[in-house]
Amino acid sequence: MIETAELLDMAALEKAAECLRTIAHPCRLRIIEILLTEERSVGELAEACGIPSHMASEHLRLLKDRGLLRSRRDGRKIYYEVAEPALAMIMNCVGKKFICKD
Amino acid sequence: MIETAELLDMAALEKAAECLRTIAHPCRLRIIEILLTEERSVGELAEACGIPSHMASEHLRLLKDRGLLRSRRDGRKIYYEVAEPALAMIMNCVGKKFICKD
DNA sequence: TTGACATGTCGTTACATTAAGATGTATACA
DNA sequence: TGTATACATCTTAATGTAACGACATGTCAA
Repeated sequence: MIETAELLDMAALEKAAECLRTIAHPCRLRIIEILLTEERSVGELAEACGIPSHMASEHLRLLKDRGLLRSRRDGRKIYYEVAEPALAMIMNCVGKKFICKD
Repeated sequence: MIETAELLDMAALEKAAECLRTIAHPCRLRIIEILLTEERSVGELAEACGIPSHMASEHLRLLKDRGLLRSRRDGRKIYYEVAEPALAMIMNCVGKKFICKD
């Protein structure tokens, strides 16, 4: 018999799962990796991912909607940066191949 | 201009994204949380998640196929345990609400 | 104001994931 | 044997997600 009272409640796990799903895309991981260094415009991120900018825009919207990124406009360009420090920890796991070393 | 040579290559990000997607489900997160303490049978895990055992079996298969868990049979029961130590780091992020604090 | 540029949104299509019930397989024990 | 238990697999339907082209919005600069 497992004592579920001592575990994270399902509502919290639901939210965590949603965030993990949000970052679980190769382009979004690359975007996060880049933004952990410094802020970048949509066009720069799109080029680094090899995708059209309107698709980068879509990925950025998803990340921003979850509070993981924030943006600011400067003239015609919009710059995104990391809003959630925990992303550094996650990317640390990814980068060090702690997850899915082959 | 972003120097992509210094970034994780897209193939690695692809694999990382796949693993993150695999754990990004509330039931699977709970299963991992439990198994990080000690091995458990399918039935115990199903009950702790509040799902029928054939669904737990499916979640466990996904996690096992990615090398995140392994199993052993003991009589009629099959016990699962964590095979990927990095899961502890990920669950640490989740548990401390580093991700998705509300 | 007009045109070019940077980004965002919409609608469609294809594909993946999830849940659930039914059925199949392996083991223990009477 | 046969029956119950414990898991696993298959099928189907519902839902979610990704990629894409077309179009819309907002900004600058001539």
